[in-house]
Amino acid sequence: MGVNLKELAAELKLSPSTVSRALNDSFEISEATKQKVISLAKKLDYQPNPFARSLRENKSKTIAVIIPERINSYFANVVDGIEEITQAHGYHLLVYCTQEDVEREKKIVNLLMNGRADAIVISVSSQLTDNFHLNLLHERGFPLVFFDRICSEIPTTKYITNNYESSFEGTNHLIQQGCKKIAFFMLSKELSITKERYSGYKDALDQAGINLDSKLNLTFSQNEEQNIESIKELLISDNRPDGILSSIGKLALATYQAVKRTNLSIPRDLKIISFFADSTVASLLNPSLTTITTPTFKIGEECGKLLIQKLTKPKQPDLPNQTFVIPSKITIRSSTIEI
Amino acid sequence: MGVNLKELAAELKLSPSTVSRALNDSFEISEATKQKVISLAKKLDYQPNPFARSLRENKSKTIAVIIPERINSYFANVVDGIEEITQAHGYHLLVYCTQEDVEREKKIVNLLMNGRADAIVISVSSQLTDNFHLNLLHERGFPLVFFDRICSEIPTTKYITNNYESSFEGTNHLIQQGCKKIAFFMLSKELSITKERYSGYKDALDQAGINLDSKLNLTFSQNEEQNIESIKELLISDNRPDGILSSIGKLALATYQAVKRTNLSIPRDLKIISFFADSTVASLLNPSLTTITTPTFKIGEECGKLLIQKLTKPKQPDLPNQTFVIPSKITIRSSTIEI
DNA sequence: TTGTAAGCGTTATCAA
DNA sequence: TTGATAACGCTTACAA
Repeated sequence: MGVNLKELAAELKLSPSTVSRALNDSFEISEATKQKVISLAKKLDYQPNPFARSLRENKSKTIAVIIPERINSYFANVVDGIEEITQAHGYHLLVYCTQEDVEREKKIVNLLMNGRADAIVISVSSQLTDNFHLNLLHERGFPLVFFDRICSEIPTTKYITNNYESSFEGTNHLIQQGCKKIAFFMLSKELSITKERYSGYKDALDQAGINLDSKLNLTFSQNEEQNIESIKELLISDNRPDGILSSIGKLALATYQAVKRTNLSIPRDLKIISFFADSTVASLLNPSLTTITTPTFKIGEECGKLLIQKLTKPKQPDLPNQTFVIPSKITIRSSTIEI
Repeated sequence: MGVNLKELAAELKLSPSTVSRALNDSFEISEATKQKVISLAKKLDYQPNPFARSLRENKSKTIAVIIPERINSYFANVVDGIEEITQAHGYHLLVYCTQEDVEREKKIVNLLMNGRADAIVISVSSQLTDNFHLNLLHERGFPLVFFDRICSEIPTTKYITNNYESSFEGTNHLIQQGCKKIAFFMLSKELSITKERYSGYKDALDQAGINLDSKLNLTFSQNEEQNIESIKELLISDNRPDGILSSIGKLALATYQAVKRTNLSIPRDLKIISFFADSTVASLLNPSLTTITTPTFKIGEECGKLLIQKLTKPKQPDLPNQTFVIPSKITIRSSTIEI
């Protein structure tokens, strides 16, 4: 495409190594030649070949991000946060979406074993059961950072929100609003976030002396319509809950759609609180939705900063086995408040 | 990280070139050695170095996607569609988000001049005024595909929806519902989609004999709160519209928020139709929003297919200067229907 | 301060 | 059918 180092050097009647050093601002090169080199490079619009450089230096200046869903403000926001930091440092982002499919996730991770990226940031698929592929990656010394949906057994850095506490508080809020039969909606029992959020829910019920009814703990699929129907079935059953804690945003939307298919009304017959990323949408729903929102952009930024630190400074230690907790915020809206 | 070709060859007591050919299934290699090579490669988990290969072959197996916003179902869906196709062919996606900032867009495009990606798929920033950077790229023979927000002057392949017709029909729908003062909301006058959608709007008014009031044609910024306030000002002014055609989804949400700050009600005092990607959200808004939705995933798939064709088949011609139109669908909901 | 040469891991040409 | 060698474009010892 453009001009390369050799041609640039020929034009300048200098050796490629001198030109390389000049462009990399080496102290061995005189100011005069540096200027000459830089000005011609600019004039000819010289762009170093990234692959030659990567091959030579054994690093790609690229970070891979693996998320379960793209049409999801939560993940989209985190990626925005990561890019905000990494772009400023000249890093590129390979973004992969698994569509919640473990096989796809494994394939992607395997493809990344070859050094195409210098690090991976991942929030795992809801269908994940074993973490062999990620373990292997980590054991080989590959920089790996988790956020949100983590693998707790893998000793590396993780960014999560205070799932337990948020869920505990959210459940408590429902209890305070008079709910006696509180359902818990989740995507998969295996997810780290599910476990933590479930614990918070359970402990809040315990503390209030409410018996946990396992028939009110529902696991959902990737099929939207099917989810809506399941919820509707629950809502018209004898065992109808009067409160719902949804651990995933889209299950709250599914609930709203299910309610529309019944004679019930929120918050009169049913109160609902949900982990939810998009507060504009939450506030415009009818009724507006009480949410638990995580500072996702911040999480992305933190991931980005950590990785830039690790990848750009020489002789960095392994990423610490540490879990950073960035607290969520509960915003009470009409879906849990009796009018 | 893992083993490389030379080591694999040494282990097999073969030359690197033989091993390379065996792995690439060359017809010159005997079945016997092919099997030996492949089995050891699998056993040692050999992964070819992508940079060595890219350097040698002068292609990256990577496609760059540039979008204005990540937290936007429209763009997220298109990227999903692209990935659906390209991933199956072993291509990787570098995804860049400009946050509607032209300078950022230019920087990104310039970074991609060096061959890091084999092609670019882009929907331009709303603030774009000159397309020098994209023109340069195209003139250098770099494969470039536009979708949605295109640069019509650059002779390459574009994927859009039937903006004019959708907008015309949408406006007509408002007129049929009795609207006499119809506003048009946009992000920037420069965008291709704005121009086309505006034309459709204008012609529909003309046809109905309604005078276009330019005070009802509003351009908005990136500042959410400011947008809401502008809309509110309009709504409480003497020149209040009774219908709105919003050319951008988030301006419809801003309108809903603005309405909440007034005594007005949709659809009684104000009817609204909007280009909008997320039909779940549209149906759950209060009142549910009449939308014009584009098959975005399909657009992504088409982009992907075209590029795979171009990049994987030998001796492909330049991408044709052709605009593919994938029609949108109007879904009438409560925001435009008097109860 | 600058130049020479080797090497990163592949693949392709030519020779055996 | 296989092997030796050069080349892709860059950086970095080592020499000058």
